[in-house]
Amino acid sequence: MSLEQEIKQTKPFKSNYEKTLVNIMFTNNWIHFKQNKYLKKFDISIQQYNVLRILNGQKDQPITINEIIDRMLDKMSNASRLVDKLFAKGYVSRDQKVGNRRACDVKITPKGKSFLEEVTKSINGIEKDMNKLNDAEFEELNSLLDKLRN
Amino acid sequence: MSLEQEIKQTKPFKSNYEKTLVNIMFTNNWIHFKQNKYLKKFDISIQQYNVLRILNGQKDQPITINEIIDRMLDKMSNASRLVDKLFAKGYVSRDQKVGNRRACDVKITPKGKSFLEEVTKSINGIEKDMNKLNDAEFEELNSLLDKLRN
DNA sequence: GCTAAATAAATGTATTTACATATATTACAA
DNA sequence: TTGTAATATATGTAAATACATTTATTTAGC
Repeated sequence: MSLEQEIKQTKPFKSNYEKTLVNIMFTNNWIHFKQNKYLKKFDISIQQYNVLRILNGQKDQPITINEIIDRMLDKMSNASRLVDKLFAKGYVSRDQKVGNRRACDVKITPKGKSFLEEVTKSINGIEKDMNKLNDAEFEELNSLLDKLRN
Repeated sequence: MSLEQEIKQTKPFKSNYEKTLVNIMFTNNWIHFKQNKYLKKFDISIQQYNVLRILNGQKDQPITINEIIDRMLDKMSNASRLVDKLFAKGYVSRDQKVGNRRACDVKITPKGKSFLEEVTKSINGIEKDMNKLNDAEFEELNSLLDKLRN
């Protein structure tokens, strides 16, 4: 189904540029909705899941709150409180950084690691909803998005 | 700058598919941030702006709350309360629908129309941040996104 | 050393989101 | 008709978001 049909738009978009804006927002919501469906049963939000993935990507090296913000997709949300939530669940550790008492070292715990593995296994289910493009097309889509943002 | 650099990701993505997911979310946040910058000075949220655009697209035909939801990019948010906000600002009218007392007719007001014109004029400023693709590339991007969601 | 500026994180808060539930009205079936 | 289901919207709410502000610590200039 075309985007126009999907949002029941009667008149066509003024330009391909304008359609792209709406298309990206709509597709993002489409992904968000699907991801959320999988994450809900693990009682974790998408933001929390993403922070956990960032920490997991650091292997055994701790990173600070500011470094987490740098790596987050959505810079605006509150990394400090997201870490709080993950800490309360036992998925991350948080210690004062040696040499800089303002900063803190955040690290994924073994419990967090195995939790993340489980969640990731489940969330890969959306992959079957997204096998409509082949690898070359995914690559092309990526390079167009990269170019768009420059 | 590549997406990997942008989010300071050290290890490469496992697949182009996985990168696409992150890329769409990141690009959406990038757009959201830019739009928000323009909308803030008009004291209106992106969701409210989008509802106003939907109503404007209906010309002089009123539509119901459910029809607005159908046309919204983000189906989950509360159309009823968004209309409330716009009504309080005098940008829309809301009357009981004749023939169905459950439903209501929502329509953009002249005040809403001229407000929307002003906002749209301003928000088109982001276009200059997004002229990195030519028309054919926007079209290609659109068809890839459409195909992705199928 | 002392003070001002800069930095890192935490906290406050108004608004928005993501639902679940309630209320009102209409449609349908026995 | 008389209850039952369906529909349209409104309301309640816990949590998350989008900031602004505060606190604590470090750095730099004098």
